[in-house]
Amino acid sequence: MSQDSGGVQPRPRKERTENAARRRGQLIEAALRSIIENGLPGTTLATVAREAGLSQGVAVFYFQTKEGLLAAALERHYERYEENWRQALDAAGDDPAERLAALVRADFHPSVCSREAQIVWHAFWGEASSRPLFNRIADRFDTHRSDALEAAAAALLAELGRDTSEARALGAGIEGLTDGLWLQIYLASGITRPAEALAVTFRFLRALFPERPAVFGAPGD
Amino acid sequence: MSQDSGGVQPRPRKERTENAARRRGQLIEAALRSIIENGLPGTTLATVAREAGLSQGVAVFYFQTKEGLLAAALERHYERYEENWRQALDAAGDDPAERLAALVRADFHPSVCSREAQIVWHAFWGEASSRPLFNRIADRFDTHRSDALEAAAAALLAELGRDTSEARALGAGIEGLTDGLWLQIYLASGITRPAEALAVTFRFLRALFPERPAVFGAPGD
DNA sequence: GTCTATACGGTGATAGAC
DNA sequence: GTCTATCACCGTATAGAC
Repeated sequence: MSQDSGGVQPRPRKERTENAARRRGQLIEAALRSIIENGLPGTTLATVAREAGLSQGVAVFYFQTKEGLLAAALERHYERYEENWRQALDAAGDDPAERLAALVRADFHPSVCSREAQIVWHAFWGEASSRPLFNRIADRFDTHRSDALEAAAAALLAELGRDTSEARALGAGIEGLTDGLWLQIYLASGITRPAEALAVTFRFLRALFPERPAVFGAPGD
Repeated sequence: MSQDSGGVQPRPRKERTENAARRRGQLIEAALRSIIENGLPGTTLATVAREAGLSQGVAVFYFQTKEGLLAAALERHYERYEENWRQALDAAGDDPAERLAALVRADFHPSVCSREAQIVWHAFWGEASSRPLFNRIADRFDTHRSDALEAAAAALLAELGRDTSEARALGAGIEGLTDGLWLQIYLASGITRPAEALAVTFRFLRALFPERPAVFGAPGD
């Protein structure tokens, strides 16, 4: 109310921030593509700018440092991942076993499990030890997902009248299993197809929860 | 017989190659230490030379390229790993379940599972997609271990009178599980202690092989 | 064999025109 | 906001003395 004077501004604030968001997104996507093509150490401000069809200058204008740009790219990758499993969880209904199965199935969805996506995961993880910023980002998102997995496992154990104190260990194990199969897909050693990896994971889940074999039945048959 | 002329050479051939092997080893260890301290992209010929107490020139003299030196370091890391699980397998005797347990236990032995060792694993894996040489080395050694794991699983299944065609899937799953727990230890998210990771893995093995609960009993109790 | 000195290209980040 | 031009630095690999 105090600023109702003057006419329409030629460049309202909203439009500026929208442009900024657009450019940031453009650069982040370019960074992800560059990582897939050139690896993380092979990704430079030059490769990102070329991939984005922009100059090197705009990259530093919007992200100040290369590390900031890469961190934003990692966050974007994790956000996609999280959106994927959250949607799967929402669609799964209330049955704990179905929720657990949905979380596992989501991990082998092409959008997060493709070879391209795997390259990005492992590139960032590989540098996490020498770049604390990457490690913090990974840790934050990994916690969300671990909590969801543990909650689903705990609900299932409770439903079955079993010891719920096992939930954390089982959740960690299931997450380990899917991550390890991701590694095999990434390195193209052992299991190489997502569908096969999902079948193996379900085989383990049937052993862990023999009371509910149908929910973790062999998929795709 | 054609070269029996002349006296004793001041520098016999064997001594030269021994010196070469010594220097190579010295540089390889220095490279591994540098990777642990500075990460793989942060490892340069300068950091390796400093760590080895040698000049930068000798590194290229013995390995020609930086990539060659790093590849040798990766091979060394895998050789240690392989030696570790082969010894465990030899000591395990003939019982298939014991052999399987020994392979798993070996994976969480400090020498291959320490945080330092994990940094090396994930640093190389992270670059495997952009460096085919690294990928080939990893693939070669991973195959040895997969085969051993699958063989142990197959023997156990046969002993129990179960379907041996499952051996490959179970082997891949067990390997995935241990690798995924390695990742958690490395990222310090979820399971962080090797002993805990081993307990989780054994919990899964008890579910998969309920006929032999004692062999995969909770360790360290 | 081992060293120092150096060539040469590419890196992240800055400066300043438009 | 976006660009080009440029800086200072550091990377690998080579050359050549010892």
